[in-house]
Amino acid sequence: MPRLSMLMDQTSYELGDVLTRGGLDPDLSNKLVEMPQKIIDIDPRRPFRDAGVERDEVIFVARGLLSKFRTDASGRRQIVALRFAGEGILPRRGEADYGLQAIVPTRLHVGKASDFDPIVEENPALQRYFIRLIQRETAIGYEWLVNCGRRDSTARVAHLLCETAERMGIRNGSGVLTNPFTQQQIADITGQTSVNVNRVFADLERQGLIARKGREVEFVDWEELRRLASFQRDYLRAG
Amino acid sequence: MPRLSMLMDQTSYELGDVLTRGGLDPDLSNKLVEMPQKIIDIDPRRPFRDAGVERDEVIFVARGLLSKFRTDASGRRQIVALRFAGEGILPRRGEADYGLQAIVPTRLHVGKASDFDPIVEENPALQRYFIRLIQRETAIGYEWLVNCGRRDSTARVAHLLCETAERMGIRNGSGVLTNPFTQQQIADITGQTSVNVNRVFADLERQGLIARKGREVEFVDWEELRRLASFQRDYLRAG
DNA sequence: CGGTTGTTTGAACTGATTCAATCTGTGTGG
DNA sequence: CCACACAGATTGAATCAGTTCAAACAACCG
Repeated sequence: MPRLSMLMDQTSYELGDVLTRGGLDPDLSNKLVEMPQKIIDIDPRRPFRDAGVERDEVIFVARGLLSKFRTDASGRRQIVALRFAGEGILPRRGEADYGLQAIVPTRLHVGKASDFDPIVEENPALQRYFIRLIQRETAIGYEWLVNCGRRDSTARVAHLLCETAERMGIRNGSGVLTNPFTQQQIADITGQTSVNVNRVFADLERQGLIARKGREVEFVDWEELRRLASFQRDYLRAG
Repeated sequence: MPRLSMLMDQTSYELGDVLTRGGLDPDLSNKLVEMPQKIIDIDPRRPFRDAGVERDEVIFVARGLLSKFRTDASGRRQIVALRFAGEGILPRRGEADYGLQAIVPTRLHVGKASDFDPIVEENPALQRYFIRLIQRETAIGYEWLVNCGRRDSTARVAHLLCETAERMGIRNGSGVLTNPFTQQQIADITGQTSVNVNRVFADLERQGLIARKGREVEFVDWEELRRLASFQRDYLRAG
């Protein structure tokens, strides 16, 4: 067996694995993994797709973390959504109004809409799966809106920490979160400046809610952090 | 013909009409209108559906304006989405995390998911229609996130005015917008206080961008208002 | 080692909130 | 037709959360 093919098998296995762990039936996950697709590794901070371009492709995140972002007229950036491993971006007719950029080194599987659409059309179970995913993403979007619109800067950062921990598989704040974000990126998600994010972090640590070692965040008082952020994990369940 | 039935025909026609005007094929629109459904008139400001309740129903707005809102732990309210006439809310498996409330007197058509789902399943064209609608709603959500996260209070209010005008069928600011919102509701959408919304309105008027007579808003300088809000109408196109 | 990226801190500033009072328009009952 | 109630709009003054600007510091990497 040639090496490249072996590599393909391994990497396909990786995506199939995160998809099933995300609750997708292994048979259905296989259908997606067997679809023709390019495997692309991208670096953080380097634009991967720009806004204003047709996006007739499916993207799955096999590992790493991908962000959707918009840039305002005045150049200020807002991250509007995140895709963790196992999550993806569905094809879109017409220009997308957001760009894509990795937060950490990320591996993507990129397939054509023309290959993807028929597979979904043939499998009602897949349809239901994606509908539930979309509803989950919508719920997360609403949560972010509440975050930016109605919570103070401390709660916003705390909420993002809770959500990130949860989405990265840390249950009830047990263990240590390897925070994938720079403070600038947290600012771009929570609608603040990096300077203030820094102060909030220092505050949270001073209050004994978290402890930091470099990028590692330990949840010293998860319950209190949750309360402060008014974080209810329910919205992260799919459908 | 008994009167009630005549009334039903008229009101059904009303929904069919707004759906086709929204770009849905008349045949498909008929399929939706013929589905068993209750017609409900609701008053503004009175809660219609609460958060945390299963929502296995389709809702279409025949006339008026409906809002999805969330209430934070501290009691502050954030409106996370709007549904104008012709728009709707798809059934959702599991509890919804938002409540529903009308902004103005509103007529809804409420159908059961068990009636709705098969109709959509049988009609791929309807499926595509709803997918495009969902993508549009997502794009609007992203825009609101940029609004709350990255624009100053003036731009936020100006942007909402532009979007509302556009969604209510006022092209390029020609004519007069009967602003459906109270200043408190605008605050709940844009993440501010009603006091500040009031000041922003006064500012916009003083700058000669709008003129007000009660709830009526006239766009005196649409182009400048658009620029100030960095409003690009593209995101409102469906798919 | 120098270059780059990210974090931390301080001081001055400002946009928006908060609290409170007043004003305006509309609908209701006498 | 007036008196009254009520919701919403408007205004002022004090306060504060978060920004801005600027500089220093730390970590990483080829």
